[in-house]
Amino acid sequence: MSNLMSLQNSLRDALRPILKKYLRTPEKLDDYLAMIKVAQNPEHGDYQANFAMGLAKELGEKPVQIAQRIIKDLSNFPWLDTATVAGPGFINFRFKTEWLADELTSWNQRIQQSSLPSENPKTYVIDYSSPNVAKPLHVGHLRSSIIGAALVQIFRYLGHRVISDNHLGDWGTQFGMLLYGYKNLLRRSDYKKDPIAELARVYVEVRSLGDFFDTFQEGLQSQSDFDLDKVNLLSQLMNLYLSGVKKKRGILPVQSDDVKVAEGDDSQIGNKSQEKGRKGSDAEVSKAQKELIPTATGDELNENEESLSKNPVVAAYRLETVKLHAGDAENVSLWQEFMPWCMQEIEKIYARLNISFDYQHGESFYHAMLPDVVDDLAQKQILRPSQGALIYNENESARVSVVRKKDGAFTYTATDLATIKYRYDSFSPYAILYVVDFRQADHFKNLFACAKSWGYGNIDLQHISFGSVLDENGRPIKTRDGNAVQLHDLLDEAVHEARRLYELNRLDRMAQGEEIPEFSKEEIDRIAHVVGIGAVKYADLSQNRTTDYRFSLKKMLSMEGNTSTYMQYAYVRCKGILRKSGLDFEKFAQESVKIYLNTAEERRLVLKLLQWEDTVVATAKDYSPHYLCAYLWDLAGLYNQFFVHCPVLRAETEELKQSRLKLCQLTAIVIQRALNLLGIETLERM
RNA sequence: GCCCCCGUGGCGCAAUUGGAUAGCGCAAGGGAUUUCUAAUCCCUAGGUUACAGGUUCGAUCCCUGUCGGGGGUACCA
Repeated sequence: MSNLMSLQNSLRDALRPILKKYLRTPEKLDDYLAMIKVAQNPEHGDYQANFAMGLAKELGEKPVQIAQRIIKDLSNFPWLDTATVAGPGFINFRFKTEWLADELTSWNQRIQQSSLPSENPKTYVIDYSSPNVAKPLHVGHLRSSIIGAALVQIFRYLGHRVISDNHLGDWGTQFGMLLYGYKNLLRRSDYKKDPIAELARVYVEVRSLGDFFDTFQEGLQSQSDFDLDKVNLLSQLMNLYLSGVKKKRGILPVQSDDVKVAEGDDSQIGNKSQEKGRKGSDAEVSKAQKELIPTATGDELNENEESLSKNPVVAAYRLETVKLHAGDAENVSLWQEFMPWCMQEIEKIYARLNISFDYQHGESFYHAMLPDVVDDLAQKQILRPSQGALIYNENESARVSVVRKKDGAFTYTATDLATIKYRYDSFSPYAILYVVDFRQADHFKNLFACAKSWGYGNIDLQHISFGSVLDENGRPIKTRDGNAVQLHDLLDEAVHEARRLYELNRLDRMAQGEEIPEFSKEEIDRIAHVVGIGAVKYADLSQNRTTDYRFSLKKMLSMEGNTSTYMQYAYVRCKGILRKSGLDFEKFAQESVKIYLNTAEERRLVLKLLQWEDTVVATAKDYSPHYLCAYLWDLAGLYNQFFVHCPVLRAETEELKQSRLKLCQLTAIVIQRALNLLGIETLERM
């Protein structure tokens, strides 16, 4: 039973007692009631019920007969126009048009409330965005940020308490890489000028160096006649090559500040560069730097011969990470120096995307809690030792998650466990939603199972998984030189393109003798921003989040079809008419107006408007913002049809004009609300 | 090797989780404009839902197998 008033609930409430009467399995009642839904084909009716077939099996009768009996029981419902049986036993419902009109009148108040009444408010922690702060955000972070932010708004609108938390990757290996890079590869003058850019550059270089050795080693291992002679030969060749480079560049010693990257084309080592989102593997590789010989000179590197010979760079930055975690004074102070720079960069993007968080508790926040957490889990034998590490797996054959490494360092699984405990202690949430890339499915499966054994089985832990962001050819998005596309560049591009298209469109309309509103430069900037950013967000949200997503600026800004621009434009049209009517919007919003639904366009529009609450509920239930987008697309399309067929300001009578103005207003309110839930802004004119 | 996800008109995607004749947008072709903002609306064409079986009143959806694509697979996160 829901106290949320909606068309669907009206039907369900009406059918509940009737179904109960026939049902032999009362526990199935809700399943059957769930089979009442919006008609798939409007020609069949407004809503349909598909339960007669299932019921038939249960009762051993013919579905059509059962359906007819149910219809008979419904005959005294005044709001029902027709209920008919079709096909194998579908029941089609059609509401009385006058009743819909009256419903809309009372709905006028409800839709203007800032949130819906919730009969059962719950606490949700939503964990989203969660970038590595050691480097600039790029497209990979977009989906988590946008989907997460939308879910926050949607759950809040439904009356729930939502705690949004950005689980920053601010303590992991990325910082070890940054520290190593800072100590060995930094260009000091550049760092002085622009620390953010220089740290980003250094990060990419360290990554490349590490990958160089991986590739190098793979090459060695693939040689079947791998032997000492070959290694010696390679070493000689390398020295030869290096002395050439040095001569050419007039460099004698190869030292940190002078390390240069030779330009080269390579497509081999850059092929696993999709960011994993949450504290993701920065497997992003810049271009080939095979020519580069590292200057891994730290004495401390000798500690681990094995990993040194495998990959000295990786060994070196791991060591920096270990030192940071162990509280090494220099590294900690450098971490404190880097963090504000990193955060500043990230906050800039959030500001543009209009995304915010209640908390930004990164990995570092939980660091001190890890020993206790892991000890507790070990003591309860939820974790077990294996090969020097402390691991979790559900059973012998299940996948293993390392929680504490053999060198004593904690992994992100340990951090995530501590985070669950912390969130439980602080917020006692009903659910925690992790908006993270699908590739971490295994991790979360293990994490959730482990948390359950640990005693947190009462929290609804959900991995809100989403697919990769790909380019128009279905490949990971990269710049021409093989780097991941940075988010601010991409947003710039979107806004720039929005402006260009606006100008084009404006010239077009002027050529056709249309009257164009004169906008100031600031207003045009605003249009470009709202349209551009909206396009990026909507394109992402309108797609089923579980599938991969092809990022195409051209398509998302085409301004035709199912794009945010289409919705924003429909909104502008609503507002345009209302403005011309001379009515005071706020005052008119409080007025109850008699609604006339004489045309099919008006009726369809109203029916869609009244499905608003059901849509938001369904969206939240499946954590699927694209339901909301589909609704918006329908609504805006129906409004445009209404706009074409039903004159508002020139309606035949004053009453009809008022009625239609009210439809414009309610449509405007719903479009704006829906877009806002998705994190997309609207304009009054464009 | 093992595990997970995906395969739907030329392209990009839906199908509210087992419902009726599989929808929509681009792109293609045709039409509407002395406009309430045409960034719009209407019409046409385009499909054996990768393939082969199975389950049942009914399958894009569930099961088995095959092919193709992506991802994961213990000390990165």
